[in-house]
Amino acid sequence: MVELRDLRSFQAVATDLHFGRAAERVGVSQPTLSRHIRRLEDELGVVLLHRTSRRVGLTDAGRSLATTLPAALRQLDRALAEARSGESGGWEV
Amino acid sequence: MVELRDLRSFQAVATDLHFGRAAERVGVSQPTLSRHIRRLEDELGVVLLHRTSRRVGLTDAGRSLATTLPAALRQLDRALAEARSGESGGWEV
DNA sequence: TAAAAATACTCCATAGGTATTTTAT
DNA sequence: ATAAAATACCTATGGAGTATTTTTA
Repeated sequence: MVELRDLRSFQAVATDLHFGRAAERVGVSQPTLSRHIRRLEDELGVVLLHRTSRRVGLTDAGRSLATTLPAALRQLDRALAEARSGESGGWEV
Repeated sequence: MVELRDLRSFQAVATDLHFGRAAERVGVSQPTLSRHIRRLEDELGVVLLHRTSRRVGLTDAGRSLATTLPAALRQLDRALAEARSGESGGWEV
């Protein structure tokens, strides 16, 4: 199952095009971030990033996701922020 | 950390207003779904659902999330679906 | 040869299930 | 009395880290 953790990691690498720096920014180790990406690719059934030891680049699928993901995550985060700041004692049926 | 699993479970309960049926629909046991909700509430720091053994109802925070979440998840799922169906061999730098 | 991603491995946290208890009508 | 959510408990999975290897420019 695709989880937010993996998507946020992908968004970081898609921006930095560098696993090490992305990992640091996300706050996990490089191998962990590597696994996030691998798992996401497995879940989606597509390769998102082309990587060698010298260059990281987005595939077409990766570029697609990198384009659409930020807005989706922002919308989600807005929804969560709203709920967080909402009242919680009401009795709506 | 808020994860999609918990959000999807919440969406189900917010619709059914019944933990057992929501659990079945999501494909987990009732206690597991119960924990999803509890964890989400802990993460957000608000109560989302008022429950007794006879009635489940949305709190204000819950109603807020139930209102905004579906569109956010749809947008996310669209992004994933697009990526899934995209080419994956390209060399976009 | 050096910088960077992948792999191997280990450990621990936790996700999930089953069985049971509690609760409110 | 009963339907339904919460709790207790246990197990196994897998998520994260460190250390190391592999790779390519």
